Amino acid sequence: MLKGADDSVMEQEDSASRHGEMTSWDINDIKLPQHVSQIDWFQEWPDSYVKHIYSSEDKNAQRHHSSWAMRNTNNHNSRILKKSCLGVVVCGNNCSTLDGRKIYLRPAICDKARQKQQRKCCPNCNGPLRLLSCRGHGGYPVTNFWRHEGQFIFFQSKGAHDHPRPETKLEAEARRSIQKAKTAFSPSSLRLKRIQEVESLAGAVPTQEPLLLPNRDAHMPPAILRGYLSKSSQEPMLSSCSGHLPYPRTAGEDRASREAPTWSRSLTQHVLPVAEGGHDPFRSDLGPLGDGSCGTQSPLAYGGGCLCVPPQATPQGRPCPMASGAQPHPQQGWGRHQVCLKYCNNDVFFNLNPLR
DNA sequence: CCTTGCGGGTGTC
DNA sequence: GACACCCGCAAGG
Repeated sequence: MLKGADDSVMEQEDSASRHGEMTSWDINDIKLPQHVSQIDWFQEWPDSYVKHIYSSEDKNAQRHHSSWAMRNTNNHNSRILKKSCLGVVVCGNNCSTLDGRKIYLRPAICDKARQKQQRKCCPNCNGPLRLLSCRGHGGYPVTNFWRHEGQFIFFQSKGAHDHPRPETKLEAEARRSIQKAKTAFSPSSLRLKRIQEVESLAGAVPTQEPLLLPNRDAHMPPAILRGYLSKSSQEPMLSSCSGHLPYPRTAGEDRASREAPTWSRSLTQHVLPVAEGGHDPFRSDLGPLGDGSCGTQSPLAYGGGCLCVPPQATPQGRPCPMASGAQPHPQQGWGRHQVCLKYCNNDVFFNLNPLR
C-alpha cells in the first residue's frame, strides 16, 4: 500500500541521509541494523517519510514523544508501537488574532477528551472549534512507528502532515493550567463564593448571576502561577524550544518548519507587551463569562490566544539561553537539553505571569 | 482529568 | 494478511 509514494519520498530521504543505515532498514524488518555509526538527536516534528535511530537513553524517544498530536493505534504487534496523527483543532470561523495568526490547538489524545474539547469554543473568537484531520498518508493519518531494539530506538514516519502544526504538549498543558487557575481564582468565582456565603447566611439560593459579571478586573494571585511555574520548570518537557536546538542529523527533515513562524518569539512578542502594557493579560476581550461551555473558555481566551496561536516554529526561533551556544550531543544531550528546557519553560511561564 | 500503552475485536481491501 | 479503527482497561502524572 502506497509503495509508490513511499518510494518517491525515499529517494529524497536517501539524498538527505548521510548514513546508509538510516534508510537501509524498515521498521518491519526482522533484523534491524545492529551497528549504527551515529544516532540521531531527537526530532520533535518528524514529517514525511523519515526514519531515525535514537539512543535507547533518549528520554523523548523512550516516551515516544512527538509534538504532533499522535494517538496510539493498535497494530497487534507488541514489538512495534504504532501511532497515528490526530491533526489539529482549528477555529470554525477561521479567525485570526490581532496579529493575523491562526488558532491551531492540540487535539486531545483521549477520544472522550477530544469530543469534549470540540464542544468548547475558540479561545480567540468564541466560535466553534473544528478538528482538521490528518490525511497525509494516502488519505489516512500520518503514522509513526517506534521499535526498541537493543541500545537503539528505531523510529519511522509514514506520510506527510497535510495540516498546520498544533500547539505543543507544553503549550496545551500550560493553557489548560492557566485556564483552571484563572477559572478558580477569577474575581468572578471569588465573588461568587462570597455571594454564596452571604446568601447562604441569608438563606437565599445562589443564582448564576455572578458568572455574568464582567471579567475586566481579573487578577491572578501570584501564588497560583508561581506555584505552577516552579512545578513546571522542574519537569523535563518536550518544549517547542527543543525544536530550535541545532541537531546534528536533521538534514532535510523539517519540512513543516518552512511555513512556520517562531512561536517562541511570538510568545515574548505577544505576551510581554500585553503584560507590560499595564493591562491584565488575562482580561477577556470576549465579553462576560457564563454563557455555557463557551463562557468557561473566556478566562482562557487571552492565554489561549497567546499560547495556541504560535505553535509553529522554525529551527531558528528565539533560542534558549543554552541553545545559542550549546551543541547538544545525542549521547549526552538530554542533560544539557533539559537545562535548556528549564530555561525555556521559565521563560514561557515567566512571560505568562502578569505579576512577575 | 488526561496521557499513554496494551490488547480484543471488527470491517475493508 | 495488512491495515485502520473502535472500544475498554490499567498505570501513571
